[in-house]
Amino acid sequence: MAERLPLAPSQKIISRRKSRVCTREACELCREKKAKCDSERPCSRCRSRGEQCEYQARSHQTKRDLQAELEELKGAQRQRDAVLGALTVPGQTHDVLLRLRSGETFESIYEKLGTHDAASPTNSQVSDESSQLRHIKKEPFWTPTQTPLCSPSILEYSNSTELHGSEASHIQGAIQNQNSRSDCTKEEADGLMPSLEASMFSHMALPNNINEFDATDYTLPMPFGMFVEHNTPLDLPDAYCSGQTYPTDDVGDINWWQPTMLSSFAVPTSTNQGAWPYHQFAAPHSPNQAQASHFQPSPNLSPVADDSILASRPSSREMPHRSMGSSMASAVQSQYPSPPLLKKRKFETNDRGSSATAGVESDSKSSDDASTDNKAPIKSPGREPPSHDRERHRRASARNWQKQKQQTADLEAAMNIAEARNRELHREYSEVLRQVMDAKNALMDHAKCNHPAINSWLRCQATKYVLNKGSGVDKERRDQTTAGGMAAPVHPVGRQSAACR
DNA sequence: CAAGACGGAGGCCGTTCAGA
DNA sequence: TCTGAACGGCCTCCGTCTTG
Repeated sequence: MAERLPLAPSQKIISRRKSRVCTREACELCREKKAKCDSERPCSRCRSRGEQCEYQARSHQTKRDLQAELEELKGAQRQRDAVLGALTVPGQTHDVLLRLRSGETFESIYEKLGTHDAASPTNSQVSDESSQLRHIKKEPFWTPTQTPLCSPSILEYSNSTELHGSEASHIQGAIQNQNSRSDCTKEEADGLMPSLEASMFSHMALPNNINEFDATDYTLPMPFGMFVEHNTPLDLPDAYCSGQTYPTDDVGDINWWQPTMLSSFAVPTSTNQGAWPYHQFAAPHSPNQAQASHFQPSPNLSPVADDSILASRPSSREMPHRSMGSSMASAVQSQYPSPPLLKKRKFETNDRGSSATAGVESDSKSSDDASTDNKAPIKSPGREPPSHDRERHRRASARNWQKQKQQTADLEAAMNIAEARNRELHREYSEVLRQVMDAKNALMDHAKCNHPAINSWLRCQATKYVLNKGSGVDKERRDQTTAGGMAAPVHPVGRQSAACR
């Protein structure tokens, strides 16, 4: 390597470069002067100059060390950003300012901010304090909405619409009986409507975000099937029927008014979660206290599973890639550990690469090297014998193997956590659905009260039902065309919501 | 010309991957 | 679990340039 082709003048320099014998450690002065040091104490150079020869212990900074330091700095930066961000929050500005003026550290202020935020049920699940503010979602998981009653035009359409089939008999009868007699006063009905609207319609928006994963397309051919979201899959929850799945296309004489027959979703198993979006498991925000009390995930169901795992993991010195991934990826993405990126190995060799392997290959190449004058053995005096190299390499490989095992275990733990969270969400969904059914049933019971709001609602529901029936026919047609290679998705809910507004 | 400055070649070592 | 190979980062220090 020392002998090179004499090409350009600048390269002649390189051609005269002879191989050298590196010492294990150079003294501070030689290092500073980039001079050769014989590692003696004092070294020959310092001795000849009469200078103080000192050797300072080098803190060998490995990639891990640097990455850990980087993460530490990023964490500190996040804390500062969070504190500065709190200055814009009306309720916190004064407090944060006072703390800053009093000389309190950013870390201390950040911790207090985190404690304050942790009062909410969402944040209390965040185990890693350093990631708390990072994972807080400002938007609520869902917002209560109110479905307006039908417009007059729709009511007219509803009146002119003839309801067919046994499914419609009940609702049709309810509408026809509206004028027969009144079981309650208008005041009672007035008192009923707002509460019903609040309880039943406020939950209507929830299921749409949940039922995306399950391809099971069970419809609900119940007398009041129109009251349940179209294509709602039916799995009875554990709390009701031990998680058993009930097909809904053959319901027999099920009493649909029994709350025990309400629907839930199947929990995706580890084998069918191909499109299972981990990132959807963000910190849930309970819209009200009732829901917050209903949703009680176990402490280990942290929505920031990755961070909690990281917290229980060895330090970043042992797990450099995990720490890096958790912070460098986006906050959402990093909630669950991703598999380590596989580095594509380059097989083209270059000078740098071949020289880098010289240490490993020096044993076999030493004879060749020795055959040329200045290409003497490149071994430094401190070079360990090959057997020691093997031992060191064995240890490194064992560490690597342990790390891989740890990563596998972490992934499995994250999967378990996410699955448990999924079950919680579906239980919650079932409960919400049950409440909606109860509310609608209560409204139906007041069909005879002749209250204008209830009447409007009933007509609106009847219209929806007719449209759903039509969309059911559309679906059959769609299925047929899809089988023939055509796909024309038309969402029935979109139709009815556009019509009944 | 001696001494200092410093660019950059090359050695050393930990890490990672693939295969045994 | 071990071993060979590849790779990248840190370090040493050779050799040239600059300065006084």
